[in-house]
Order: sequence, then structure tokens, then C-alpha cells
Amino acid sequence: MWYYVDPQSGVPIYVQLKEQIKKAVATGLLTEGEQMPSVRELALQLTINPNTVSKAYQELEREGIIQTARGLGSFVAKRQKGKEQEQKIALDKALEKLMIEAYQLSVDADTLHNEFIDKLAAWKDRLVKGAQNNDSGNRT
Amino acid sequence: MWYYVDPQSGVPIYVQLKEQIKKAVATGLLTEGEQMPSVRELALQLTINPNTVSKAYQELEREGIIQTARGLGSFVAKRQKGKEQEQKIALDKALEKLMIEAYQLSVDADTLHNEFIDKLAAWKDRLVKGAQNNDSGNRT
Amino acid sequence: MWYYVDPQSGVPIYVQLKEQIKKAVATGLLTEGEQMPSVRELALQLTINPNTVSKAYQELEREGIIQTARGLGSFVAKRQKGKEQEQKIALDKALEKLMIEAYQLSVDADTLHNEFIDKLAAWKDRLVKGAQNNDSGNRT
Amino acid sequence: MWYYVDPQSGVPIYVQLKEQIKKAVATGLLTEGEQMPSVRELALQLTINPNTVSKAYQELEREGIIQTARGLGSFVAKRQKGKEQEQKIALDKALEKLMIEAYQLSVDADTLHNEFIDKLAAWKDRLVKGAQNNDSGNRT
DNA sequence: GTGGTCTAGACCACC
DNA sequence: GTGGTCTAGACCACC
Repeated sequence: MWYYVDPQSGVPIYVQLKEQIKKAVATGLLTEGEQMPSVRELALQLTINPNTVSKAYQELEREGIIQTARGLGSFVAKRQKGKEQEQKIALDKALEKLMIEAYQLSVDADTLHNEFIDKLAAWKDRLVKGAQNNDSGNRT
Repeated sequence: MWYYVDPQSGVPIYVQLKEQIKKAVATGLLTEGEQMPSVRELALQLTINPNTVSKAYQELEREGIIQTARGLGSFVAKRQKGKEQEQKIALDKALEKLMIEAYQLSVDADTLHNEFIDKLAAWKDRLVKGAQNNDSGNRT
Repeated sequence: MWYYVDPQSGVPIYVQLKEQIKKAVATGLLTEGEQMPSVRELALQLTINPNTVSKAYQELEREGIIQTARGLGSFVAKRQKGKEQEQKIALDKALEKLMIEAYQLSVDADTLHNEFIDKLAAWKDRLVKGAQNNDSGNRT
Repeated sequence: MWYYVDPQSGVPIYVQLKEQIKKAVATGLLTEGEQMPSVRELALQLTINPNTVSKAYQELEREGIIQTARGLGSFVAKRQKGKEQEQKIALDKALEKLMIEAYQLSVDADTLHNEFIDKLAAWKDRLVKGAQNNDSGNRT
């Protein structure tokens, strides 16, 4: 697959890996129930140590992104649904983080808005649409 | 001051503290050059371990939010400017994180958009406005 | 059946499921020899990944709570008896865990005692009573 | 110090270590703010690998038992206080776990009660007493 | 000095 | 085959 990792970047390798896998799940490159490459396989491919992959996988499991079964392998977990209110609170927190980040970056409100719109357009298909649920399959 | 931490929440206390200080800086409750409470003082007030405060301050310093002068104390740092391109890259990354988070939360695109607009409105005054950057040139 | 899981809670789903099944067995909602729902069935019902159910079942089997017969399904196992001494050691360990937990929660001794009495009253019928062990001899 | 570890026991070493440290904190052998032995030191003493100690310490930090500061060391954290209601819920859960465990062990209600009383007596001094708070120091 | 990450590779349990 | 734990030891950032 298309994971890559930069040991020089300063960001720990297992963190880089986690972020890429999360993104892959969120963008649909990895789908619910799909089997992840084995720890060894991915380690070989990225020429990193199996322990490093293992650490990434373990944290992803703790975060509910993947599910691991001994002797079987790791699988992309079903997406969490949570109660609507908790969802709103978490979203609010995420947006606040974005605003704080934008402030720190001295990004002005217009730039932020424009970039948000662009990014959202690119993600629109992946984010669940209002009336549709994600198991019906058709997304007319 | 008005910091509060919930030791039971699962989120490490120093992370909670960092987030609140960052927010305080971003919302103007703490202003450039303002002196932070001493590690000891804040620890006493929150009845947490001084090491916890120290860890928060250390990370905030590494992130450029505050600056520490030996024997004088810690102060809110001048906001970073960075090159425009780095700014864009960092913003893009922050937006991507938001999208991934929204996906994990099963938030649909419309909800995300609406909540973003609301949040942005609340923050508009703090984020530098298009035509009036705070010290550099305007780039309308 | 009436299992429920909260994917947002931070506690791994398979752990939540295990705890509920253990409780169901201990409270008599599931009885010795009773057939468990199949992995698939339970996964569908809870809209979680079959691997998640599988992991819960695997651990329950290792703990001796259920037994799995290939091609037949899983069944609630007969309760273990163990030697009296092992029983005492295990009980002592469980009580120690409770004390440590109570300490971490800053619960005082009186509160712990009262709550224990209340809880025990609610469980008294399920726990084998002194004079009437369920199949072995009585040791009044 | 008096930690010990049995590599043959089947229980992972880092779990054994975590349990002992938790107990040490709960019984007052380790007190708030006290510095933990360094990762290397403890590894040498127990003749286990520093990584194993490190794993234990990292999990303890996640659980709020200790606090780690890079370059300084690890310290016993201030005890969590949490809101009273959450405290009650957590206690209720812990008691329920005990009951389930007792059931699985075929322990009868009387035995459980007696053993609880004994254990509680041994712990009474450590568990915060009703009217006293834990920072006044005197414990008449 | 401190902890954090990583490699290389062993051995284990479970399938 | 799968992941989990552990060793031995390197190198890093931070103090």
C-alpha cells in the first residue's frame, strides 16, 4: 500500500503511521471490516520495526479505529456513532481547536473561511450526508 | 484566575491546562507580554502537582505560546508569524484533522458547515481580519 | 437480548460486552448450559464488528465463563469450583483491588462499608448462602 | 525498594509492576509528589528491561497515578478528587465487579462479608475518614 | 542526569 | 499464520 514514513521528521514514526491510517479510514481507502496489513508485513514494507507498527496499531485500537484479534489480525472497526449530544460537544471542541490554531497561525477570518470551504468540498462525499445513513450503500 | 481542571476526566491534567491557556491567549484573556502565574502559585490554586504545571508550561514554551525567563517568570509570547507558505500548510493540516475528526464523529457535511459558520462568527474579532493585519502589510 | 454498547465511552466495546455477559451470568439472566447468541447474530444486533464479539467470546472462554463447541455455538459454562484455598486467594485479590480503587476515588471507609452492605443485600440471593452450597457439601 | 516481579507468572511484567505501584501509592508507601525511581534504576534493580518499566510508567501516567516530566523524572501524582456523583458511580461499578467475581468464585455471602470486614479494617487508616480531609495532616 | 523512541530479534499464546 | 511481550542496546530531546 501507500503508507510512507519519514524517520527524520521529528514526528515519531508511530504517530505518522497512526495519522495516515486514520486518514485512510476517513477517506474510505480503508473500509469497515477490511483487514489491515499484518504488523510484520507493514513493518517490512516500510522498513521499520514491527514494534513500531505494533505501537501504532495498539493506540488505534484504544481509539476505536481498528479492532485486533489475536491470531487473526487487525481490522478496521465499525465507525462509532455516539449520542447526538456527545457528538455535538466533540465537534464544538474540534472547531474550537481549529480557531485557536488559526489564531496562533495569524490566519485571518476570510482565509480560514475560504480554505474551509475548499477542504469541505473535497471531503463532502465522505462525510455522511444529512438524510442518508451509511449502510444503505447508494449515495445518489 | 479561572483555570479549572478535572482530574477524573481521563485527559491528562497538563493537557487540560495547556488547552485552557492556549484558549485564553487566543481569546485575549491573556495578552502579549503578560506575566503568567508562577508554577507554584498555579499549582497551589488548582491543588495539583507543581510538576504538572511545569510540564504544561514547558510544552507551551516549546510551542512558542509562552516564554520563560529564568528568575523572572513566564510571559505570553508574541504571536508567531511564519512564512505565508508554512502558514498555509499548517492551516491545511489543521483543516484535515478537523475533517477526519468529523468523519469519526459521523458528522455530516451540512452540520459541519453550519457549526463552522457559527463558531467563526464568535471568533471573527479575534482572528485578524483580511484588510487589517496586525503589524505586517495588507494582502487584500 | 438486551445488551448495549457505547462506542463513544472510551472503554473498548469488547470489554463492555464481556462485562455485561459476566453480569448476566452472575445475576442469572443467563443460566448454565444456555446457548449464547452466535457471534454474527450479536454483531448484527449491536451493529458492531463480528470480530469485536468474537474477541469478547474468546476472552470469556479463556476465563471459563462460556464454552465454545465448534459448529454448535457457545454456551454458558458450569461455574468453576476451584480449591477452597485458591478461592480465598482470588477473593483476597479482588478485595484488595476494591480497596485500591476506593483509595484512588478518595472514598472514605464508612462510605465504602455502607455501599458494600447495600450492594451485598442486592446480591445476597445470587451468592451461594453459607448453609446451602449449590452442589458440594455445606460448611457451616 | 521492594518491588518484585515474576517473569514466569503469565501476567505481563509491566502489569505486575503497575499493580504493585498502585498498591504502594494506595497504602502510603509512596506519597504524593514523591519521586519514583528512574526507569533505568528500577530496570536494573528488577533486572528487567528499561522498556518494560517505561511501559508500566506510561500507563500509570495515562491513569493519572504518576506524573512524568522529561528530563526530571516521574512523580506520584496528586490524588484525583472528581465530583461526588462520579465517585459514587465508579464505586458502584467497582462493587458490582466484586460481586460478579465473588459469584464466579462460588463465594457465599457470609464469607464475602467477613473477608470484606477484615480487609477493610486493614485499610481503614488509608481510606479517607468521613470528616477529615487529606491535607490537614493530623489524623487523631 | 531524565524519559521517549526505535531497532533487531526472541519467544509466547492463539488460530 | 496472527499479535503481545520482552530483551539489549542505541540515539534523541530536555535538564
